[in-house]
Amino acid sequence: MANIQQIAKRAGVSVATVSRVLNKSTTVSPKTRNKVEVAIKELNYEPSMLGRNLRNSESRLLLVLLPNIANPFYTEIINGIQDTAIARDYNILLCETDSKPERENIYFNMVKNKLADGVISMDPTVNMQKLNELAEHYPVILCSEYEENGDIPYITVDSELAAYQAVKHLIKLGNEKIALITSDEKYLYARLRRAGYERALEEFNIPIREEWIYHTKGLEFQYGVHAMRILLQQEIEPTAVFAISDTLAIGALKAINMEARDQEPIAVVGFDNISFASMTNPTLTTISQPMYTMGCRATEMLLSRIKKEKVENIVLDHELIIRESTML
Amino acid sequence: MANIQQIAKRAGVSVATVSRVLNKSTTVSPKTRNKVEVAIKELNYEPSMLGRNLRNSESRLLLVLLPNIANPFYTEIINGIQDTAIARDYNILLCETDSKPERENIYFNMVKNKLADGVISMDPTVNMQKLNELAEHYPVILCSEYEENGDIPYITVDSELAAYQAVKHLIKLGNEKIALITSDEKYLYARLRRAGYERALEEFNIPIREEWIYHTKGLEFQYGVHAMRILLQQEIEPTAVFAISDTLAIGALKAINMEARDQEPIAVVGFDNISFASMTNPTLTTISQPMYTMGCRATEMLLSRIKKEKVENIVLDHELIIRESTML
DNA sequence: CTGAAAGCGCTAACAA
DNA sequence: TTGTTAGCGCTTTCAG
Repeated sequence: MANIQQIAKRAGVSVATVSRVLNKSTTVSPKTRNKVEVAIKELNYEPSMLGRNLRNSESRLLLVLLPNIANPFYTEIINGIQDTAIARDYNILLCETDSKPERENIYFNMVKNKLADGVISMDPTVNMQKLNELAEHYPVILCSEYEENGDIPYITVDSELAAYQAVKHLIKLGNEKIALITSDEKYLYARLRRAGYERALEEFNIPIREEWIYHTKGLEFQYGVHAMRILLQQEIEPTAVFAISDTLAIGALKAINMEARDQEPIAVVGFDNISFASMTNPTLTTISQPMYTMGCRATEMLLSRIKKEKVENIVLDHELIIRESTML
Repeated sequence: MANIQQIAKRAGVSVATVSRVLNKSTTVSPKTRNKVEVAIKELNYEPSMLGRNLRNSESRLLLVLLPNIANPFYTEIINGIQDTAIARDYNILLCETDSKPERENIYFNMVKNKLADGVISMDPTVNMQKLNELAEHYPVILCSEYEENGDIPYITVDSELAAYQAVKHLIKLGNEKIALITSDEKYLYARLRRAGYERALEEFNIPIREEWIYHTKGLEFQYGVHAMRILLQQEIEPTAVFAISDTLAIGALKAINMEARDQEPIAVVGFDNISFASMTNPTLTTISQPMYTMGCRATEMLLSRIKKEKVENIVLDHELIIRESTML
């Protein structure tokens, strides 16, 4: 493992010149450049990022915070982040918190310890107070989940509007008994989607019934199954369900299938348009978020922040994707 | 952003002593230690990993190579890797190649450039020649996909045996017309699973029919849908299908559902036991791999290699999970 | 266009 | 138990 000194020696130049060649500086004569390049080849030299990073006091690593990598919602966003980062010579450190505060501390320390140059948080369960403190000194962007009137720049979609449209779609189909499967309302996205649900019902003068609103403990499939089972046991059975995440909606679909009911089918709408959503039976009507784009833009925002530039919050467009689960 | 010098000055000690406190060396008197800790608190000091890493010539980052983060098969393995790495004060760099060789080069360079201390490759599409070259100088472990008689240590399951058992299960159920949905046979796992399929058929004197063996271009759902459509168009329709991945099997299930057939149901077996496999309709019979454990052990192997220790290859146990798709 | 030299922040060998 | 000091590998200023 050669270092820059050895290359300099071999090429008969100074380390400064080798560094200039490495960094594609134009102020090197072709002849010298060639000598250096030959030496690099001969010794199989690979410059150490460790030295470079220390010198430049940057790591060129971006920390991406998410609760759980298993939720397919995140995968497309991550693709966007990754592609954008790589194109700019950065790399990403994917950090799952599993909603555990200890984990969060480890990751925040990585930023403070200069192991990462900035953070994109997609974690609704993050401790916002700590994140705000971190954001006072280090570049931070919120992606998808954000804080209203907070100081951290964010990129998101209009959850309230999307939920409103989803529920309105169910109403237009003739449903009046519409249940909501949502998660803990300590999360902003859950509150907003519930608000959209309620706005649609109110607009059509449909009363809101608490027994049709179920709060899950998580977003995994099985919570959706459980929620739907409970809803199917209500005195008056809903004829349609809006779930605030595709994973929950798919679980609900499963629960409905398992009942082997001979009544009218129950219409289901999800949220996110994960890839499974077109593999279920019936296929799932859902809200599509531009996840890849969201990842790209979030990364651009973060890189701007790292360069101390100002950034504006972004609200991206969504779309209602109508499939079989509301067509039966 | 204070550095170690400033702490030393403030505490009235040398930088060496501060370093000793940071690294929990025992040879520091309680009184001195206290002075240092106070200074650290007062100045809000966070040690820089950049300096430490250069000095120790390590990055404490592990590179995890995979083709595509969207395949849920990888998520549990990644959880295992991540948990084990964090417990040992390492972190992981998740690298998606998207089966693009350029990407691969970028990632391999990260190792050569000391940005990562080692590699766990789960990427069947990786250029094995290049990976072998890398492994001559840097710690590398293969996880899941491996190379027979290669020099790189690996951890995997017995794909041939698992496939054999899966197909035998279909035969025992009375199926003789069993199709295979597999991927490109340039991948070892595909060749092994096909071998297991053929061994089971041969054992029961069932002829192997090439028209019932379909090779997909990828592992995404839609390839499974497409494959099954083709298989359903064969002159003689198979009564059962073994797919070498759950994602393909789920696609096959979808294609079968879409046909709205009134014939006998077609039995389906997948491979991996991804979480979605119990959400499909019918739920999917599949081979369960101990994915989390695989990730943990792979990481332990890699950390051993980084410490220049010898490691043994590992073959983990699998299990056939019987669900509705073979019970109808 | 090139070289000498300082220094990024840290650890560890050696000395006291 | 603590301090002095060299040096990890690189970039960049300044001088030539």
